[in-house]
Amino acid sequence: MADQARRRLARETVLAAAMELADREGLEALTMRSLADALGTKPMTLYHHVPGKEALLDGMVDIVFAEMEKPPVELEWRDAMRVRCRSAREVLARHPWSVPLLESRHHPGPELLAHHEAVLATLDRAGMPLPLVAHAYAVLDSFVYGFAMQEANLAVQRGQEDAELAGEIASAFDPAAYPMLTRFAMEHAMQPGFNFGDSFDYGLDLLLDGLARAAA
Amino acid sequence: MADQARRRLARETVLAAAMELADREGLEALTMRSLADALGTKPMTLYHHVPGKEALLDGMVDIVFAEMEKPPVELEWRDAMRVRCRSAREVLARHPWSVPLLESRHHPGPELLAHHEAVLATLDRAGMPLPLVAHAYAVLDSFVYGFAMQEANLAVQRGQEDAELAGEIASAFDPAAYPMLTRFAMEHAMQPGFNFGDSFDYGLDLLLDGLARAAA
DNA sequence: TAGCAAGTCGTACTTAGTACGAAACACTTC
DNA sequence: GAAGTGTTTCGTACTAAGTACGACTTGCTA
Repeated sequence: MADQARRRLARETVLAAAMELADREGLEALTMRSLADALGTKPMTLYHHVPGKEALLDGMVDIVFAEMEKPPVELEWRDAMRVRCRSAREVLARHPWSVPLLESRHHPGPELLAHHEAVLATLDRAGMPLPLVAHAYAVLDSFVYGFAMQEANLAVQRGQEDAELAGEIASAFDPAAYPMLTRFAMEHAMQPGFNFGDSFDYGLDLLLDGLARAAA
Repeated sequence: MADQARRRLARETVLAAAMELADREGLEALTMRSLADALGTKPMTLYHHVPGKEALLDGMVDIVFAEMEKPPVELEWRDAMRVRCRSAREVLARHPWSVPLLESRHHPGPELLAHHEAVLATLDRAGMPLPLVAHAYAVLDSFVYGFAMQEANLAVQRGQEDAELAGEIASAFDPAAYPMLTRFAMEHAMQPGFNFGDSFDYGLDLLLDGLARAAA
């Protein structure tokens, strides 16, 4: 019992350190050795708190789901879903490394299941028939995950040296060969006011509006 | 010149073999050694056709983009985008390993650029102002990528033994703790007619309809 | 036919995940 | 408190994978 609590705490310490490391230096910098270093211990010690690296990643993904706000029960379904989708996007942006992991983990953790449960319950409470619930869920999650994926990409880009980036793009990129791409970049994407993230709310409302119409 | 052509051919052989291997046995089974084996050669030989594993993956991703149908110029923009989005989804489903890679590659290849160029040109031809073009592109691609990501997940699941899967799910999954999830699975997702993929066209039309309204 | 460029590959180094087992430690039970 | 038992730590070492280095082979060109 006491050692249960101690072990749980240690496991959480390990997971927290792993997330911190991945946030700060990227997923490829997260190795059992670097994680041990970050915790001031040796690699093999970690294996007493986590069965292996795969389980470590599973645990990290479950924490990501835990950080996402569930749709608040007191709100009307559209507002509730807007809250949860925005929160999901924000969490995934905070942990960009997690986006590709969401796809490759085959061991759903309790937080992931609880999250799905809450979302399905919200759609059900809205009075949607099950087939529409399925569509709504698939469509909204696809959008959220896909958007997060693109944002994670941009985040990496922005992390590079600007000069390096410009050079790389210019070299890979013959303006004459890609006129529309060039025009789009020059006249819109590289203008001061542009923010890729603005498209999130736009798309989310598009989907919620469409679903609301279908639900009625 | 001749050797140029020969080298290009060899590079393409390597890439083709790599894609075949990844399709058949998954991305984690694709190592420089296994790829060399598949080609009947030795690991270090590959480095004369590809600068390294990163470049190999970059090349594979670019081939994935090459396989996607571009929006046909002769069609009205909605139909054109429907064709390209369906094709993209189909290609990504055929190469599930590529989905997480799309995010992590920072060296856009010519096929990727050409694809983006074609899509932007289609939206531009539809008369959309640039800000709407940006929204349309971001929103549609998020949906397509996110959907592909979820399908890739399902594909892996389906690859496992059914018994194993059922056992895993049942153990991770207390029906009483997740009533709505259980009901959803029993009454809908596990029914004979259910097909996750059906939500793709549903969501795609939702987005295209919304964008059409905005463009008018 | 001599010579050079292109391609092949044996060897070996590095980094990463992790099995094994001994030592250190903590906590119970007598 | 001493003995015993389970937990945690960690040194060592094995394996897999990416890849640098340099020798060898091959086939074309002058």
